[in-house]
Amino acid sequence: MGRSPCCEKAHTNKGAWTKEEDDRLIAHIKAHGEGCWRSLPKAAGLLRCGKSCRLRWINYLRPDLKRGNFTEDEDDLIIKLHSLLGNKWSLIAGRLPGRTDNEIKNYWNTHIRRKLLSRGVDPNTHRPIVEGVSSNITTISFEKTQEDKSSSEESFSYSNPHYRIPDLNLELRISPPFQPHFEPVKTEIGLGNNHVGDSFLGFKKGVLDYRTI
DNA sequence: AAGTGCTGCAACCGCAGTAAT
DNA sequence: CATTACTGCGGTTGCAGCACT
Repeated sequence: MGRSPCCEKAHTNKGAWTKEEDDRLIAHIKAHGEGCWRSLPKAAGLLRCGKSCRLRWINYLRPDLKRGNFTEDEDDLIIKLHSLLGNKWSLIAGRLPGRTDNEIKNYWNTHIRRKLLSRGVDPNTHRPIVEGVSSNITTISFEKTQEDKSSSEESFSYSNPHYRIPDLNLELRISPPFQPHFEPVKTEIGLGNNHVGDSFLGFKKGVLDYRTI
């Protein structure tokens, strides 16, 4: 059983937003606040679907957006966060005030990806690109292999499919939302033996507190 | 000036997660 | 519990603007 479309597509505009549409959307959200995107277009007198309105507001019209070029610091932070989180653009955006996930995603694909490649770094794995190697690696497995079980130490080889990246040693701990006078019970997601620094990217002691993301 | 290719970015699409019924 | 409705996310596309020939 399929889902019904999010809006009546036959009667909605598509493509670039006009100044008038922007003004209507801004005025409506200023008056009524965000939320209930599905009913917003009708209430605001817009011939757009709710998703489109939400996207336009979040990515372009929000007053707290920081437009303009990314700084070197932001570049570095994005690279570090991407190496930690992967393509979790919304999480990365959460660490960069005034930036949106869409903006960061675009920036990554157009600038940073190229920058890393020019430095000889694979933007997907954040590892140095070695001639004739990247095409051989297709899978990273966290499962213990037979070789792992028989020998804990294994010499490095890109062509060895059982090789496990030695420095990929992430620890993620998720704690419950903040509550006053509440003794948190930490849920740990272990990804191996962990020796995480005291403060990596602001995740203190390797604890990923999602309130700060 | 016209044609072509490239780049950057706004917007769309489809899916997953989750709340509501 | 099953179904429906809605929101949010990530991947992808389309197009305007620019550089180059």
